Amino acid sequence: MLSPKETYKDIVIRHIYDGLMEGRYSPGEKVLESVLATDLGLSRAPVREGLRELVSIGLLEYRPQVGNFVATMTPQEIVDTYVTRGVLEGFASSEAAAEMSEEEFDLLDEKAGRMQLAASRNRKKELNDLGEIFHKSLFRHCRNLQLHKQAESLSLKHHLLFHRYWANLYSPEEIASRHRKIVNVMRSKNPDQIEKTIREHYFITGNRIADLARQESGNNA
Amino acid sequence: MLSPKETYKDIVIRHIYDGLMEGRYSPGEKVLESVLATDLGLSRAPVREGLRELVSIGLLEYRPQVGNFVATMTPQEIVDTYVTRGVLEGFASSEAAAEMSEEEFDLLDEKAGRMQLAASRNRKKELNDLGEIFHKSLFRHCRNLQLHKQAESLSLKHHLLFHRYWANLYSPEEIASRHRKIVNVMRSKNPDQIEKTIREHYFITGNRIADLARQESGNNA
DNA sequence: ATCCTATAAAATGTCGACATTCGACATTTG
DNA sequence: CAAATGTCGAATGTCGACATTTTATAGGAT
Repeated sequence: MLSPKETYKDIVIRHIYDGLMEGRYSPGEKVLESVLATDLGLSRAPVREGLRELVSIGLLEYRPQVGNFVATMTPQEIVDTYVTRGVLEGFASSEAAAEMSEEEFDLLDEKAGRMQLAASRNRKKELNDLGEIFHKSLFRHCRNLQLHKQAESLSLKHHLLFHRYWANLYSPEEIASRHRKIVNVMRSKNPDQIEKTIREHYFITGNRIADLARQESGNNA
Repeated sequence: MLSPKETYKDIVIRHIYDGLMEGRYSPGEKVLESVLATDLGLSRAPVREGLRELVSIGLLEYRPQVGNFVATMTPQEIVDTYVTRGVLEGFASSEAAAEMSEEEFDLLDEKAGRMQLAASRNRKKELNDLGEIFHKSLFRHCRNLQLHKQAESLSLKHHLLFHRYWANLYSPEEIASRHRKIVNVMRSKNPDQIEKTIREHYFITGNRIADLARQESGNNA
């Protein structure tokens, strides 16, 4: 990730994103332009720019003449985003598999092992980053940059969800087995099977996270 | 399309979009904030807002500290957007088919006929609009709103491409037969076949348009 | 007591001006 | 003559203030 010059807008984006990670912002909460401006020592102009970009990413929702709000995701919407990601990355991976060598598949298996290790040691950030690297490696060789862009937007949202619910999501062993299963089907280079497997992976993950979100909202009510 | 109140930002967006349609903007051309502001009788603030939204849609490209440019699409990128759209809409349609009745399939067939008629009479706008309605009807019953949003962004770009190249794309008869073929596979309610057929449809269309774009750029050089 | 209305406070939308950065042209140097 | 450097103009980035809309509040009527 190269940023030639971090502009004020980027500071705003990072500030909100970190705040979302740390839970300083709650879903549905309103984000005031003026308080952000004073907090960061800026004027409202660059703040607005940053907020608009966060809206386009999908982390905020914007209502004209009213303001910006932290995006709320219903359990169903959570499942939908994972299903959509499965469709996109499943296809991208099926195309990428044809270009990949055995050595690269071995590296993926190794990454799965490192994920298991990170999970067993409760290293959240490391696990989250490894997961992103793993999945990106699956379709890195897909030449369709459109697909990459569309998938990346979803990946960002899921990064936040994973950060919140990872503890009760998968056991370390399950993480390894699930991801090794994906590597195995990639080795087969059978497009239909690859798509099917990756779609299933995201479908299950999405439903589990949706359940965890349901539990949480149930306890709060 | 309901707009509670058309704000200045929307005027900017429509102005650029119409300009793209009419060919008043060429790919790669720079879009000056100040000239837009004076042309439309606004200040630069709402102009910037509109430009940012067009960037997020993908109709403009933005280079920090430099400016906004009309998005350029290489033939390969054109194919990629159509392939991606095929993947998304193919899946969405396969899910929607299960919910659809025979009457709705009949209506789709009728729409295919109207598209043939519009094409034979050289009614470009009508054909373009009918095509959008047809394809949206295919997956209207898919409950995954994520998919709808992602597909819509691509649909907008393709609307522009179609507007430019439709004349040499398909004969009226081919339009009807191609779309009726899609309806037929929808009737079967076989998810895999539906996905395969729709992906193929967009793949072929994307490649034809890419060829037309290649010819054009070849003549210009 | 509840609902409606008018008023006031606050947040977003818009504006014009200044600061900073980029690109092009002219100048200098090897 | 080519390449590097310095300068100047123009466009973007940012700012503070004003206008408009929304939201909250207080008052009065039913």
